[in-house]
Amino acid sequence: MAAVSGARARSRGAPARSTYRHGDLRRALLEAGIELARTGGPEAVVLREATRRAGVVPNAAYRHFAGREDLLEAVRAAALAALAVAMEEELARLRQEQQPADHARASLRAVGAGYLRFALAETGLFRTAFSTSAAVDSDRDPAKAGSSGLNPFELLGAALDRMVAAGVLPGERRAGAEYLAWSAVHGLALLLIDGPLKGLPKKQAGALAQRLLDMVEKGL
Amino acid sequence: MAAVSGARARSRGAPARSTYRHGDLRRALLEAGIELARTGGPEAVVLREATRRAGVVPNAAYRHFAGREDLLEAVRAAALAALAVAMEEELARLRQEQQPADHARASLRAVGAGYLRFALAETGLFRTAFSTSAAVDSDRDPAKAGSSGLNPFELLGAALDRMVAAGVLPGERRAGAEYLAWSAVHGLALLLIDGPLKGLPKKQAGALAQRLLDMVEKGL
DNA sequence: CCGTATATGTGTACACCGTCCACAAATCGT
DNA sequence: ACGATTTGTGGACGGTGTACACATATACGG
Repeated sequence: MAAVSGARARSRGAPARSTYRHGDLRRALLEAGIELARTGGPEAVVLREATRRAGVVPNAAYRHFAGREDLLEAVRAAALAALAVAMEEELARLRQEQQPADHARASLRAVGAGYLRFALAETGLFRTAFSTSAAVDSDRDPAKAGSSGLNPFELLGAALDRMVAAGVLPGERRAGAEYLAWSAVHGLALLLIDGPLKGLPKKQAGALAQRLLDMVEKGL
Repeated sequence: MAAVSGARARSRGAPARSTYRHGDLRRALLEAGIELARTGGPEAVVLREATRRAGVVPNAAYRHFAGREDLLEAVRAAALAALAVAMEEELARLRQEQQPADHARASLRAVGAGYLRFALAETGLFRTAFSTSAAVDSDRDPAKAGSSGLNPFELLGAALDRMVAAGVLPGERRAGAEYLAWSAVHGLALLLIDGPLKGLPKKQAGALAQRLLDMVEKGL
């Protein structure tokens, strides 16, 4: 009999559940997974540890997720949503009073800046968001979206649309432009977080980011 | 006693070594690791499997590598070297007879094209090369270089130098330019191999790559 | 040429992981 | 009220990385 086990099996978290049922295990597992991803990236989200933190036996997870990969997929969606929120915050900071053309250009920069800020501030989640990835474009799952209902890819697309509308980007260059912009920003993010630019002082990283956004704006 | 075990323990490879000593175990493990990385990426290079393929007991690996991570690091170096070779091949294909300015621009495109070609053709090795990565720039380890003795980062730098010398790139924009170009190309590579652009037909991928290189050339 | 030091491979063992199966307990629907 | 269904438990299996003690082949000094 595991009479006392319920009181002992938890290293941390999970306030000594008294009921046999957990109540909201799926959410608890997901949140534990997010926390693991936040501090250790995708490889740190390990099923047994998540159940431990939820105060539950490993197999209980299988009632809510098909397996580790399925849990990780849910964590990925949450990470994507958090990224979208970071981008929205940057967009919200924009002043409205400027010319449409300037505003459109500023939107694109804000999207890129939010992306990079998130990558540097929440490295574990960022790496998780793109760890294997099913298609992020053409995926209308609201679990991957921010408060505007748009996922990161769609936020970028909207900024580019604004640039076309404002006449800053020729319409014939619009198609596929998100992939060019995304490539540049995503690549820089990776170089900064665990590539050769890892640990670059924040000031220099910011300057490099501005130059990169210049390049995108000019070269698009 | 494990008298017969030597004849049975191998699933494949390793031609039934008769000598107690292996002879060149370090190389055998490294090559097994490279093969694993080639077909399955970094997470597929598992120590026990490498020893199995070398026809040796798991612990034998510890005489040559500090542990799994150390083996993986060696595989990473080999992957980087293979990438450098792919870039060199693309450079060698360049015709010499053109104007210095055109040649310099073509060099940069060749470097980018080689990078992307390798990423698509040897996805597992490419992902391994950048799986965690110690600094690739300022790392003169010849194990990471191609036949010219330059590692991928240095090959890119050389192309940019040629552009400055040919007057195609203003000198004041030279500093840090490798990071901008690298970001764009690296980002596109990732989008193509396991991002939202995964499985894009080769023709379209090539077209997108050309547009990206245009952007870099124009925006640098 | 022999005997010992050193390098290299073996055996056994441990803790951890993901996952499968059978079972127990709580809740739900009728 | 009571059976069906959901949810959590217990125990097991095969896989992993790695530590420790041991065996064996080669290298080297006399």
